[in-house]
Amino acid sequence: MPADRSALVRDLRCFNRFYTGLIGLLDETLTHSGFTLTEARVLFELGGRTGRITATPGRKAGFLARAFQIDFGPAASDIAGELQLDPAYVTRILRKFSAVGLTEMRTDPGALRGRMLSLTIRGQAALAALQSAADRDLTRLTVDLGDEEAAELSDILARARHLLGGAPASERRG
Amino acid sequence: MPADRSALVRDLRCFNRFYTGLIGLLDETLTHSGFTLTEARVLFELGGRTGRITATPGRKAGFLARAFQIDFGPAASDIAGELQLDPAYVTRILRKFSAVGLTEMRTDPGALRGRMLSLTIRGQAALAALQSAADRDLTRLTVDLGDEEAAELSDILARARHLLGGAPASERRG
DNA sequence: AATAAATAGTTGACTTGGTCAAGTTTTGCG
DNA sequence: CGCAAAACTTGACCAAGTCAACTATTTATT
Repeated sequence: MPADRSALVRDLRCFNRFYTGLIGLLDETLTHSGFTLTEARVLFELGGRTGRITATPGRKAGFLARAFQIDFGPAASDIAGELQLDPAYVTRILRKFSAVGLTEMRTDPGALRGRMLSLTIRGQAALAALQSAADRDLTRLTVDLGDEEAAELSDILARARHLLGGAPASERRG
Repeated sequence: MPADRSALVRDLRCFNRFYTGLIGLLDETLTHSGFTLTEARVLFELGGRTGRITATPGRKAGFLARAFQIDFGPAASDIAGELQLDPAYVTRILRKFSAVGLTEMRTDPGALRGRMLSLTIRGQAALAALQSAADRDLTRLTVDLGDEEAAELSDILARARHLLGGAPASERRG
């Protein structure tokens, strides 16, 4: 018989309410950047993934990429999968990005198959701007904290994430 | 000169990503209830507020309510204000609720001015159902935790909320 | 009590983020 | 090659949310 978790549930719900509001606040600045929340997320994903060396087996990797275990940037489907988005929607977003010159597709026929996405310089700049805006918000949110409190908060968050099943204890933060 | 918070910001962002996903998961069940997220929130607000004795001065309280310091349930504008919603949208939601018999307006001319909202029995039932669904989710989320871990999580969350400026240290949890 | 000023509520028209279903293209492989 | 599967695209569509203009209700003023 499972233990009584009603107190925890209550606290969780309370935290939820609080954090939802917080996220809303944070998102606000993001939205003011001219990107949709989803677009922003796609941009992040695009940026965070370009040029990794972590080819995921089973995915749509060509012989070259597979042979060398290299990921030449995410395919649209990767993003859709990761972010739980409708492929159709992703297509449109990517199209929009491409239209304003934020992304480009590797179509070099000699080197690889097409369809791998990467940020252009402009795209990287946009991402950086977005990131720094987000950073500014988060910094302001925690500016009143002392060093110890800051450290405590970091620990707490990691711990909470872990307890909530978000990360196997060992996973790197970031 | 403010201390370097980059590590904290990174961790915060990481937690953010995680928790956004979590909320999304939780919201899912809520959405499957036939209510919009916003509708659900309105319902919660409606339920949490009915029959308080905390008339807010400056609000649209009639002479009776003001005289007796009684709040006969929120007005539409209260909800709109609290939840940061467009009045027009609130109107529609309330209308919908009213149409399916979840809410009623006190229009007893003898007793009070109209326009005060309250849940019908059915409304209360719907709210209860919603709440228990949410509870179930949260419970399942934490079912693997031992008693100590559960207690720890409660503490952690409260502490995090406090550190993030969510609650003046003394505020009770719940 | 009459009326002006303010606030609350309502309406319709509209925008837009996002979904669905039905194609078309690419890719992987025998 | 040629076929099956997966990825991508398209257009039609939907519903949540916004805007602006209007009506009704309350409160204040005299």
